[in-house]
Amino acid sequence: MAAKDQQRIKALIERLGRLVAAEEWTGDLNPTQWTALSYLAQANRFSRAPSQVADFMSATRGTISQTLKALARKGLISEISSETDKRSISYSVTAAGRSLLNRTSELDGVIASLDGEPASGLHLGLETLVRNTLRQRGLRPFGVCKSCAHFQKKGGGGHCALLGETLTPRETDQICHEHVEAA
Amino acid sequence: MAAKDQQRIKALIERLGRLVAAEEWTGDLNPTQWTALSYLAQANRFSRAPSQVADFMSATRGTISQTLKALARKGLISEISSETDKRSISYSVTAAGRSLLNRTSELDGVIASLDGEPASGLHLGLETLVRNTLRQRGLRPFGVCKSCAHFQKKGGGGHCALLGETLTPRETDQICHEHVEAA
DNA sequence: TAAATTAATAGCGACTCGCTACTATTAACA
DNA sequence: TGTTAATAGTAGCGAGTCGCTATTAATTTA
Repeated sequence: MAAKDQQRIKALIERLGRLVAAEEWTGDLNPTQWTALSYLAQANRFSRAPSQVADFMSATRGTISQTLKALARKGLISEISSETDKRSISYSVTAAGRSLLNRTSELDGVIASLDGEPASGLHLGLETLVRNTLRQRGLRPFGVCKSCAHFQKKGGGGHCALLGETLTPRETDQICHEHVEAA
Repeated sequence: MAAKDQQRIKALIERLGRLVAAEEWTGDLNPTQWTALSYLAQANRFSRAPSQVADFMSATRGTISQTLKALARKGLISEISSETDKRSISYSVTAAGRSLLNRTSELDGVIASLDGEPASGLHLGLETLVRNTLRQRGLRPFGVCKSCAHFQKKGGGGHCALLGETLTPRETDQICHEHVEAA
């Protein structure tokens, strides 16, 4: 690819990121809090601890610790401490949190208005870019159970061969921190 | 487009934004300072005032005021006050600032490794998304002189019909806050 | 000339970020 | 088994962003 196109793509990514962030600042939550809340709503029951949120967001444990406490203070998530490991805790999104996430943003409208070709090209390009960046940095992919190498289909739901747990149909579409891309 | 694809694209944009930000935090500058420095290096002499940086970045004047003072403190940009309007000032990137911008990032490598189709699709998709978002919010496009409705080619360089100024060849490729997309 | 507008900035409270330090708790191994 | 070592979560520091509300100074507009 031409060096000029590379720079242009990078500039567009930066610009779009800033437009998204600017939109996210207008409301009760800041961009970090939005991302954390949205992640928790999509993550499965094995992936909702502060460390896993931090991993997903490429943020530090310290920052996420504070972020989650702020969300809990606002009543959008609630804290549950683990039975098996007394060090670890897990969060789940409350009804108030879910209703906040249902609000559509301006960006949704703009994405929806993309027709066929720009949309599919964008999808493929972003997918590739994110996957390659994660690989290069040695970060976990955080994909959904359905597409994981440890996933075994079982009726409507499934079974995780790594954790030895049965998954409900809904859970097969949730994000897992242990995800390994199926071949 | 399917609602599911929309959500996926939005999630990818958020994720990529966070990966970029995480990379930008590792160094002497923070993400806001990087973007401001990079903008100043590309903007023409009519577009390097704090207000214009703030407009480009969808940030407030207050934040940008502090950001630019921080960059100046670090010796990466220098302040020049205007002759014509005593309220306004302009910044230009120093040699130290330029050399900092020449460093290639990890993201550059990943973008460069994209082959034909994902790259061109990504380019088109991002371009469309950014343009539509700017239009919807009523923000200025901040394009380069060359592609502006006020631009008149003149030898190697050009002339701006709006500001009545002659442009050197280099300047025709710089970003202008007055840019209006040519028909 | 008075009133509105614009450019830049200061300061407040909430917050993120990288960092180091610290407390529990759990795992590893010699 | 007992002593490291690793892990999970958190607190607190300093720098800085963000939205906000003034404030000052200069420039237009009526």
